[in-house]
Amino acid sequence: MPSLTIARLATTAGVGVETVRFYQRKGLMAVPASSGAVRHYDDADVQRLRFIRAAQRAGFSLKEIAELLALDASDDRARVQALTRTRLAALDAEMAELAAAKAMLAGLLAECTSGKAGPCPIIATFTGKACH
Amino acid sequence: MPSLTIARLATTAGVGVETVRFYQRKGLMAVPASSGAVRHYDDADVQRLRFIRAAQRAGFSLKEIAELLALDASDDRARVQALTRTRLAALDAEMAELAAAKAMLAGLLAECTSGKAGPCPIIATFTGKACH
DNA sequence: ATACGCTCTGTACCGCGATACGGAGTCAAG
DNA sequence: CTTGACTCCGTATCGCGGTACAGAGCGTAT
Repeated sequence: MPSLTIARLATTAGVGVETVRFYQRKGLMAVPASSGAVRHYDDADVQRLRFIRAAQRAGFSLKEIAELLALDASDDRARVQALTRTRLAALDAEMAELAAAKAMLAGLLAECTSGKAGPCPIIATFTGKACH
Repeated sequence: MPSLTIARLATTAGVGVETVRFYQRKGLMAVPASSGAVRHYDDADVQRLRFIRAAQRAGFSLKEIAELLALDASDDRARVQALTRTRLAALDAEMAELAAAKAMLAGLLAECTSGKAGPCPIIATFTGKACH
């Protein structure tokens, strides 16, 4: 049975030691009740950390991840799907915002670099009142 | 000459009074040295607040906005363009991340709702080690 | 002239996700 | 049996973008 110290657990999962403790404090991970003063971790803990990182990459907050982890045990697919749909909607909204920002900046940059006279169009846009 | 109190300035620009003061503390806005105890603001301040909000919508941080505001005076288009290009690159990176997350979640959601047996694919993906 | 509402100043706090640090304990190798 | 690396625990700090609140001052309508 692979028994890891917290440092080995952390590096295996690609996070910092302090981050592991932080997750423990947040209730995302249990603190193993190992005999003796030094705790020992195993593959399940590595998996759990990887779960957290993977879910984070999908945009879930730590709070949502806590719920997903609880759901992992209780097999409530409807709830998981609801969380996922909410996250997808949020992702769509964020992407739309980013796309709008990108389109605006790209246009302004082109305009600004095309060397016309007058005030910088980028600055002018932020300054102007009618910036849609 | 339109002379606004801080509350009218704030509501005109669509922010909170505390936010105006916060921006003043951050150096994004000057504190007007008006005679008497109560400060008075004008259209230039409204414009400045709108500038900040517009630049924020484009994804700039308050720090970057401070530089843009400084550049507004000093007309250094090259620097403005550099900041804009950096921001565009960051936007691209963020969009790519969001797109990846979205694709993953959308796929998993479809798989999960299509009612197969076994463990929930969404949970399984976060749990599994080979999550690309 | 006084009551009410707004302003000013300073400081504290929020949520988020970590990160740092001090002091004490523990464990294994040399 | 000492040294050095690591652990544990608690608390503090960071960066970001605000938000809140207390206590004092000001200014205007009645």
